[in-house]
Amino acid sequence: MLSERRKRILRIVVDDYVAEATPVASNTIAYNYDLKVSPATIRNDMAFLEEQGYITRPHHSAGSIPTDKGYRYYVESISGDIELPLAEEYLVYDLFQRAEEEFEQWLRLASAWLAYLVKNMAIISPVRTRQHRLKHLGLVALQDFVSLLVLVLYQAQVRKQILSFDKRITQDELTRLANRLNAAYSGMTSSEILASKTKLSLEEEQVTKCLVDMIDAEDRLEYGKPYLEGLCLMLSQPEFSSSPKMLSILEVLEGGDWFRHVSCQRICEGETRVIIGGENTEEALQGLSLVISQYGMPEKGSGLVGVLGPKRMDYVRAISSVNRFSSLLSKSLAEYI
Amino acid sequence: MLSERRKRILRIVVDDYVAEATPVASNTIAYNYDLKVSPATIRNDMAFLEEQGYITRPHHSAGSIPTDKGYRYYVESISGDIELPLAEEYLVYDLFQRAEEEFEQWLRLASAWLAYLVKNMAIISPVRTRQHRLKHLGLVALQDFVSLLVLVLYQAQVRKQILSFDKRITQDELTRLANRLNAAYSGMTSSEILASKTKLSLEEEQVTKCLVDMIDAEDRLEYGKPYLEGLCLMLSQPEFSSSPKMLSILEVLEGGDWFRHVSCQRICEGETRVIIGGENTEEALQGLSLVISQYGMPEKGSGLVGVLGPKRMDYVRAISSVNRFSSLLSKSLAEYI
DNA sequence: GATTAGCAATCTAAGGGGGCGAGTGCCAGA
DNA sequence: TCTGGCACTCGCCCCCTTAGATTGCTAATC
Repeated sequence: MLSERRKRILRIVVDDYVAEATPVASNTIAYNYDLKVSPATIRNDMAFLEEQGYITRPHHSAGSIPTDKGYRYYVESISGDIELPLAEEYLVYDLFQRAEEEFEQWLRLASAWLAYLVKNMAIISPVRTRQHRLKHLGLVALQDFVSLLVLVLYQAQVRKQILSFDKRITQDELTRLANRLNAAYSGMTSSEILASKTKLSLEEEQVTKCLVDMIDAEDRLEYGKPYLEGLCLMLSQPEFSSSPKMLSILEVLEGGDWFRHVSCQRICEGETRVIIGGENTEEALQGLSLVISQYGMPEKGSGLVGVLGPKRMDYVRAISSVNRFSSLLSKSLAEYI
Repeated sequence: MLSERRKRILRIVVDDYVAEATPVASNTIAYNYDLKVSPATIRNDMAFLEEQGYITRPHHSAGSIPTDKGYRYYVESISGDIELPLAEEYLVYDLFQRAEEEFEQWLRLASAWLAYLVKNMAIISPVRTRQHRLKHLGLVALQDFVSLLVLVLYQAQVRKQILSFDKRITQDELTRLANRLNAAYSGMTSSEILASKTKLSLEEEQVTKCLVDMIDAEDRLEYGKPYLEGLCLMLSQPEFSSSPKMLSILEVLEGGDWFRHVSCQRICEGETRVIIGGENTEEALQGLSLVISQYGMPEKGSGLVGVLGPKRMDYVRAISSVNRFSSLLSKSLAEYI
């Protein structure tokens, strides 16, 4: 258990290091923050914090920087009083007043804003639904044997697939076929469609198989390719100032595997999780911190919203922004459809 | 007009610099290439080439590197004998044998391969059509007043739009409405739809307006967001080894404006254009070279395929790869639908 | 007139040494 | 328990030197 002063010093070290990106010296603390003790005392406390693993130093005669443990302690200790500054609260609120034609377009815009606010990379994944239901299907003749199957799912998601029949089918026949299947399947999940299967014609059979496969594929889908904005903002931070570091981050992000790892973290609704440095399961991200939250509702569909940046990140701002975006995204998702 | 030997030296300078990324010395040329003259003679020729602006030197006592003019001369001079190495020809051919469900997915794959082949960034834009024709439209009730309009255009492109009506409409009514409009508009361009307009009900009017707007928007669309692959491959090149350079390139690419400039270059079918350094209209790209070509056919739809990399790029390989991909993409586009 | 050999001149990159400043660790004293 | 003082450590910067690479020039040669 840390004494109050030591807690305060740890907090100052994190705050100062986040702001200045240079190791924090005992003198700096003594002169800039009103601790009412001399630098020597602060040095003693810092020696203790170092011994306990909360801070470390890049070399012998340098100031302190927080360790992962130090950041973790900091994040836990601030979790009470996290509020977005009022001015930014309005900015975000304004953004969410804008009507966009497509929810997807809207997520892109939101991610750009989030990135701008936190000066790091923003991640917003599109909405994923667990059990898709068929709203409507359409069949369009493309060529003699080839048709296009268009599915409309709940949440206004549209999917298409090309389909070849063994015989020539006219658009009229396709329309009748689609009408029959719509009447039979509308509102069903893929398993319900399978269960309801009665005697079907060869073509009905074929379309049904295809649409069940498509819905299944949607259900199985993990969170989709996320909107990433603010890559340059993040890479402008001094921690990436050497080009090999920059390149290694780019390689990770270009791959896309990292996001699968991130989305494996089961995050509950309403919770905003902070993953600091080495706490990342994905090795390549262990120099970075991630603030991530879920938006939406499990039944209707949900997505991830988060911020990725160096460990030296303004956690208060990041957490408050992610919180805000998460709750507003949930709200608009509910209103949207 | 350059003498044969000077041409040869210029070509050696380009080849060697492309391969080694270090300035080329007269000694290197004399010893590694069988020119049958002494380094001193080569020096004289190089002095001439420098005077004429084909090569330059980073500092007084350094070897030569090609200027934009030198690269340009080189590219013009090789344009006869550009062939993809046989082994890679097979690789590419194999790739194009793979059936993919969606043409878009397929373009992504192709761009990854192209990037891998040229060890630089590959750019492939989705197909753009000038005059879209309506194949089919569907209307799906989402809520009491809100419907989803789904358009299927020729080339199996699917677009959706949310639509609010002033009165409550059932799915049955929507289906009948869609059937009437399909009968009236199928196969038409937006202007033909506008011209054919007869007496319409309020709802028909509203849907027509919306779909004309959507088709118009498609027609007006420039080349869509391109598939970019191989960013890291490009940035691994020594020309981007300093992080500010890397960052400035990233900033350009993240913006997306650069591609609008690129696509303004009116590129004819069958032609592969090489844009070297300062020849780029977009200032931010003036350190880079672009090899770009059009695939598809103007009537049916076309897209761009290209390679972006440092000026010091293997132009033979880049041009031959882009050529190959362009013609194969054209072929598969024609077959696809 | 073209080519060559030789040599001085020029410039970069790398390595070493010294001084400076920042910051700590520790000790004795309050 | 805290503080002032002081020695010690270490990274950083600057300058100098040296080694190496490469050219430019000139005079000689083919």
